[in-house]
Amino acid sequence: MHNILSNLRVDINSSLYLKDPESSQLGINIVKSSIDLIDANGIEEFNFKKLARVIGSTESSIYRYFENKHRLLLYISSLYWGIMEFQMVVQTNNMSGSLEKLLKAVETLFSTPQTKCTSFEIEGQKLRHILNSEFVKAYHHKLVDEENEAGCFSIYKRLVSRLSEMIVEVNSDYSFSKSLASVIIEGSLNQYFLSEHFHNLTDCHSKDNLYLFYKDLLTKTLMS
Amino acid sequence: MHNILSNLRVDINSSLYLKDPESSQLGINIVKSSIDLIDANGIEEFNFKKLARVIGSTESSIYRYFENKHRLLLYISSLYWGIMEFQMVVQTNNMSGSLEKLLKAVETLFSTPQTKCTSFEIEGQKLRHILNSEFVKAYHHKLVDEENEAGCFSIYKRLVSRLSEMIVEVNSDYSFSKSLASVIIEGSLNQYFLSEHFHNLTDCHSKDNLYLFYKDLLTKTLMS
DNA sequence: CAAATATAATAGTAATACTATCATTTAATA
DNA sequence: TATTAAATGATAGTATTACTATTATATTTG
Repeated sequence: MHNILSNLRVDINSSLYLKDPESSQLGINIVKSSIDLIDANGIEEFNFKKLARVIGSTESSIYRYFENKHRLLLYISSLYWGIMEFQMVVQTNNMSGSLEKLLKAVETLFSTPQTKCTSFEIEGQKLRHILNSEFVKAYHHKLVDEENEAGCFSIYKRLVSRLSEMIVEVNSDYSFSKSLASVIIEGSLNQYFLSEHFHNLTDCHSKDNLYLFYKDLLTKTLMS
Repeated sequence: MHNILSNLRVDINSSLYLKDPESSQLGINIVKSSIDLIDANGIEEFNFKKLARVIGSTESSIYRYFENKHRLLLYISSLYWGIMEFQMVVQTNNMSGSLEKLLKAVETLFSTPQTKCTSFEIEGQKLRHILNSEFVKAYHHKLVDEENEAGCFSIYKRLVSRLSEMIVEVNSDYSFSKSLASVIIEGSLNQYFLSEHFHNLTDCHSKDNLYLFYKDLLTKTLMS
């Protein structure tokens, strides 16, 4: 794996866009305002017509950047996971104890994304909120296999792999490192969603509680 | 001879339909064929026009049973969770050891739903496949709060509560029984989905492996 | 300045997700 | 059996969505 510390730019797979939104002010406006709109009203209510109105542009111009709103959601998702991966690597870099390293990695998963390392001025809380509510729709999609093939999920998959490797470092005899990693990353979104909409289906109503839940789970599962 | 299972009526919240589909042959055809179609092509490709064509009826007739395809998906989901709840209760009934009981409950979560005990002739595998791919869309939805209020998720929530209670029975000091229960039930769908579409993000490619993963997780988390 | 490129303005299309109306068939009941 | 009510079918229509196409006008670059 290449060292992402050297370049602060989240490198997003070019299959996700038609024209790189970071290459122009219009592109930046598209991404920035789409995050505002999707955060506010969800992906179902969102469309390019509304977005065009907000940024003072037109549908046809937006379509030159993104094939459709689904691809734009995949782009936003990759941005999120890229930031989380970056934070995770920075935070755990040079840590010696494998368990401490894993727990620190998990802790960063529950923290707000630091969007300063992108070209966009985005509020991290909005980005997280979108992922909590909409990411499952990004991959529970009829084209998931061909999009996966095209690399649309590469950052996400790399993050799961990183976490899985950290689990192996803690306990090389453990047989389910990938499943455990995906459960945790999935939970880093879903438990927030449950807290918001199905309050009684989770005990974790804060970042801190979430961390305690998974810390307990990981420690017992891997160390006993 | 009548099996107790043949008397099962999954009691589905009436807010999910306009006219009870179990009350007529047309209603039964709607549910049965919608499961075939959604299983085959996913909820996005599915609509009432196509369904009407398949069952030899009309859009307007279908709209008399279900407000829209989203509500129909909620109905199908409730059917699934109702069957799973029933199986779980039957399988764990009269078991004495709390851990064994919990593990048996979890094992049934990964088994195929026994649909013979409903009014519909449904293939359980299709039902499971739909839930694996589409259930997240049923609750990551703009109307989730009002639908939740109306009782559209009551069976699902009751199932999570039951599992949570079994966890408490095993270890009353454990602080995260609800979160753990929701993680497991969520995983009972998502790990199957990962196996199908993101093969490398899970270690569990069979029912048996899935059970071993969660058995290990539960035993260590609650017993150490 | 000319040429290339990006964006805007406008129009149009096919499909979707419904709603409305009325005719007809089927079932319930008196 | 006749009458009525309920269920279903046939047909049409609407607003919205998710695009595509075309041409005009800026803006950038060589």
